[in-house]
Amino acid sequence: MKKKVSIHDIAKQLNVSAATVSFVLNGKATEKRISEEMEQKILKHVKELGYRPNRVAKSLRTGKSKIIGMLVEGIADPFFSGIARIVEEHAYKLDYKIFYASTENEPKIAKDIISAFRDTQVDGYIIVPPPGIEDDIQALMDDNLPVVLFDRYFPGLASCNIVVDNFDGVYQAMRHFVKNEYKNIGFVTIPSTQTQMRDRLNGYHHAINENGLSPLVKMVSFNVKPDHERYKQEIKHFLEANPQTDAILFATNYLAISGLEAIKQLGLSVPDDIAVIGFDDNTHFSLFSPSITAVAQPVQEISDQVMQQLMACLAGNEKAPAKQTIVLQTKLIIRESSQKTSYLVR
Amino acid sequence: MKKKVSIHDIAKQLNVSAATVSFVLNGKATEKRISEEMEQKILKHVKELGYRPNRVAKSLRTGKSKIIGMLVEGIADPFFSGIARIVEEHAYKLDYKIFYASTENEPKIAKDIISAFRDTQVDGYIIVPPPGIEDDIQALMDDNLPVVLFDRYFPGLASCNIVVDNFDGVYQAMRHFVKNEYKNIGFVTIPSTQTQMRDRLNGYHHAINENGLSPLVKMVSFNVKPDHERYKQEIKHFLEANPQTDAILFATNYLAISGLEAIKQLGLSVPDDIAVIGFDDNTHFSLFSPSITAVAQPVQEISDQVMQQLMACLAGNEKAPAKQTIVLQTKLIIRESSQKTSYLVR
DNA sequence: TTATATCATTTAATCGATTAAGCAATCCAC
DNA sequence: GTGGATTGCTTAATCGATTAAATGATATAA
Repeated sequence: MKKKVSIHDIAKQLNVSAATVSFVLNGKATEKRISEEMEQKILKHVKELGYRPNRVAKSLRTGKSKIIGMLVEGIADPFFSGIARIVEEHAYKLDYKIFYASTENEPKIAKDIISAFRDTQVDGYIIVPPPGIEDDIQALMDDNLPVVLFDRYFPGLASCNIVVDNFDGVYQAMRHFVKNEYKNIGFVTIPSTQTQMRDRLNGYHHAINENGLSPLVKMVSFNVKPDHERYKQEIKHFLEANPQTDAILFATNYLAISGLEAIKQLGLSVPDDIAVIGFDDNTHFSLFSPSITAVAQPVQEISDQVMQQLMACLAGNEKAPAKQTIVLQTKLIIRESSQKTSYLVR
Repeated sequence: MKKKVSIHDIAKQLNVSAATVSFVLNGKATEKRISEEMEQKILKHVKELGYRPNRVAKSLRTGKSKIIGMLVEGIADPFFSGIARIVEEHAYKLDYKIFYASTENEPKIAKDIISAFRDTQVDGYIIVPPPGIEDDIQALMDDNLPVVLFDRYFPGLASCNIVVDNFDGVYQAMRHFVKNEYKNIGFVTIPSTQTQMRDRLNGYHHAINENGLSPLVKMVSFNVKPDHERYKQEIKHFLEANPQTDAILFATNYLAISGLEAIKQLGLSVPDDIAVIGFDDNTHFSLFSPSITAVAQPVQEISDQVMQQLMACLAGNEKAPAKQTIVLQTKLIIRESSQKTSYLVR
């Protein structure tokens, strides 16, 4: 049942050599001085047979696969899947395919997948790195493989990184709170030392100090898997223990969801009892009642840059292109959840 | 800089043949009667060198890749990305990798990607088919390649399909509306003749007829890309043109979002002015005010079945395993948006 | 006329594995 | 001690492409 037409079959049927067919198929007919007549004959026959070259064989020979491996923290996270979609679109236009996988921010999984990508000989890597895989990234770079990190990076590593100004994103959100006269502003985050979380926390502290406020930080406990129920409980306890809290900034989109649920269960009203801002915008946030203010990451721009930088690496493979960290700005989308009802124009 | 250790290098360094190394590495030492001593020597040396076999070469020879191609409508859709995540987890346990891609429900993109998957010699296919690719699916099956469709299927095709009972899902939602004494129940859907949408529409009509109600169907206009703004406008117009509508069922998760926004902009209150149920549950629905009732698809079960069936196909490759359509049940998650406020226990 | 270019295509090596078949050396039975 | 089995490994073909080098034919130049 399985039809396997190889380049040799084509060649045999036309009484030519496989090489000739290969040249024609790779658009090298002119360069290799294949006659117009021969070229047409081959092209026609190839089309008739519906022959498709075996890319595995091609890849074995050329070492190229026209595939880009993309490793994100979780494909189910709207932030990452949103970027994935745009990157995918870019890639197809450039005749590349994207293979995704999720790490769940686990070094072990990430290592395994990077290893699998290498085995598959992907041409480039787009990676949202979990902690502790510096060496693996470095190893890729040592072997001259194009790598672009995004969302976070390793300060010691001379990789190409696309990130947002997390510090400023949080800082702007805090300024907005302050401007609206909130005094006891909490910050809910996870106990991570990765750059993106570290910067967000620093942004918070900076704003707190600048305004002479006292910090109110809740780190949800570390767990292998983000545990929605657990986060909710912990945030509830935090709010009960700190009833003076009149505003709260969630450091990730899933924390915002857990937190909003906690707030709902406590019967607190947003924004009158407590104001809310989330890091990462979300299609749904405008629909909540009240709608949720958010620090929006420039998803389109991140995707564009990721692809652009990767393509640059792919092109100038030998002379290592000036690796750099590109920092994009976030945008505060002000909605109802962050300003006292009395201020709202109804 | 690039180190490329091949099986021949290993062999040469140990003064043995590549074949011997290959046998040992594939666990065929005993079968091929390689001495214990030799085996250990090879294993040790391989470990020391950190040699990793080239899977492209392996794949070329064996025709296997340990990769599964997964084609969904949109990786950014939480329904699909949720399933992707679970399937991925299963796959890793079985030493398979998943390559995702999105079709945007476009036949052309789907054909291209299926073609690319074939070129990559993936071992199996998990596909959410857009319309018009019956022939491509059939072609895969003709070549004895393991294929599992999910979410929707082609009635004429003897493929393995994992779907939910869309008819009953909608029907149960409608019964719930009726029980709560809603009389003018609208149904917002897309003009698709694919099985999943067809069955949902049929479920609606069945319930309408059974209860002697009059149908109120809005098909948003067809567009290449789901256009959130446009959907919203159309739903707004629909509601304005049919002010008697006291309940509405959205046939997809993104329609629900657009619809809820439309309702919000019209200043209607849910559920008192209009009750709402969405097809597909969502992490956020419990957080809306009011919370949104939804027809939840059994995401875990779908993922489990997809993987189980695919593995069955992969195993018993020659004797075509009894292809079948597996129908799973949905579950109505009743929340606030679908019952009049007066009924609620506060 | 001989040497040199140009043309159009083929030969054959190669990528890095797998695996059927082959071949010495040793062992065992009668 | 001769034939057959067993052991332990090697040879070489193969998967399906790419591509440098070779080839043979004709055309042009000196």
